[in-house]
Amino acid sequence: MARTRTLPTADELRVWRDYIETAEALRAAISARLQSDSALSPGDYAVLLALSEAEGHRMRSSDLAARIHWERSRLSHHLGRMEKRGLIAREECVTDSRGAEVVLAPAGESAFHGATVPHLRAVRELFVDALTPQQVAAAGELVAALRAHLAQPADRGTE
Amino acid sequence: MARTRTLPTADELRVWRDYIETAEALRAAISARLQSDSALSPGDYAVLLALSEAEGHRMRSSDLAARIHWERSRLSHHLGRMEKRGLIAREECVTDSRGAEVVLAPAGESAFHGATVPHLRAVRELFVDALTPQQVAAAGELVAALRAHLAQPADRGTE
DNA sequence: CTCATTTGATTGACATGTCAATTATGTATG
DNA sequence: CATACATAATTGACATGTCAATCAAATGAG
Repeated sequence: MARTRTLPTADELRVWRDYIETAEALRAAISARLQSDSALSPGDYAVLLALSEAEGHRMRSSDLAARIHWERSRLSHHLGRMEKRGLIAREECVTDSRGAEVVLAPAGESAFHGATVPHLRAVRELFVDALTPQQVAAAGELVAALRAHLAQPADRGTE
Repeated sequence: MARTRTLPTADELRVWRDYIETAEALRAAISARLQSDSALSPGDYAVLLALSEAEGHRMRSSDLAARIHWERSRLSHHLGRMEKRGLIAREECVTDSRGAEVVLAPAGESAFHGATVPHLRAVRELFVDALTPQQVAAAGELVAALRAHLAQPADRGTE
């Protein structure tokens, strides 16, 4: 029953496009700042942040992937590039010979420390400063709603 | 003078990360639907949409790039791939021999027509349906504020 | 007209992301 | 133990994105 609901209105569609385009523009702007301030990509930063917060500055590859919401293959490729630059190192895992442990290398640690304050400043300037405190709170609720909806088993066809 | 303002609070930072991650997750979900429904990528869709709305289904390459907010080099590469698939064609420009005109090819038109309803449905299911009408309106204001702030000459250092 | 500069567009090199194998190891079951 | 299956991670092929040349045609100053 419940026939297919209507398609988005023109207004809804405009909000959707603005939403996606703005997020994309913000991502690009933050990424450019990070790059020029510290020669790190957003991906590098995410990996280094997770490792910095990890017990002993090391983490199982799969756990790291889950932590930053990446596919394992994507992480593998990225770690390969980061390893070549000396930012991280990979070690065999003692408890599971299939596994790998990713370890924060000294160069990675110092790059991350140099990047963090400029990065946080960029987030403040480009995101927080653009909004009133009420809007920041509203944004939090908004993304929570979107995320909750996304997490549901996408009901295609049987609604 | 106005000394450097404080860095984002933990709450603000969490909202920022959720915002970016959610936008990214949504983009991926919409992209997956588009791909499986129509074998078009979001990039393909953006190009085809712009051409469909254009006078005579054709557009100068630079105008197209501006319309969809892409760098020209990115567009060049993408058009090359789309041309190989027969979705668009490139013709020389009569008024400016340097220029190129991008033309919607029949295959591109039919692919676009097949994609648009499923795509709009996906936008409704994944975005609009997740929010109350009030939240959609709030989202519109939010991105407008972010966008307006982004458009300002990024005041680095001299604030 | 001529030469330097700007503009429209493409190209090549490379970073990043996705998907479908592949490899090797762990686990469970008869 | 032996076979089947699941799991951890990597790999290769390819699509996409960015950046810095490159190239040719238009423009503009002398």
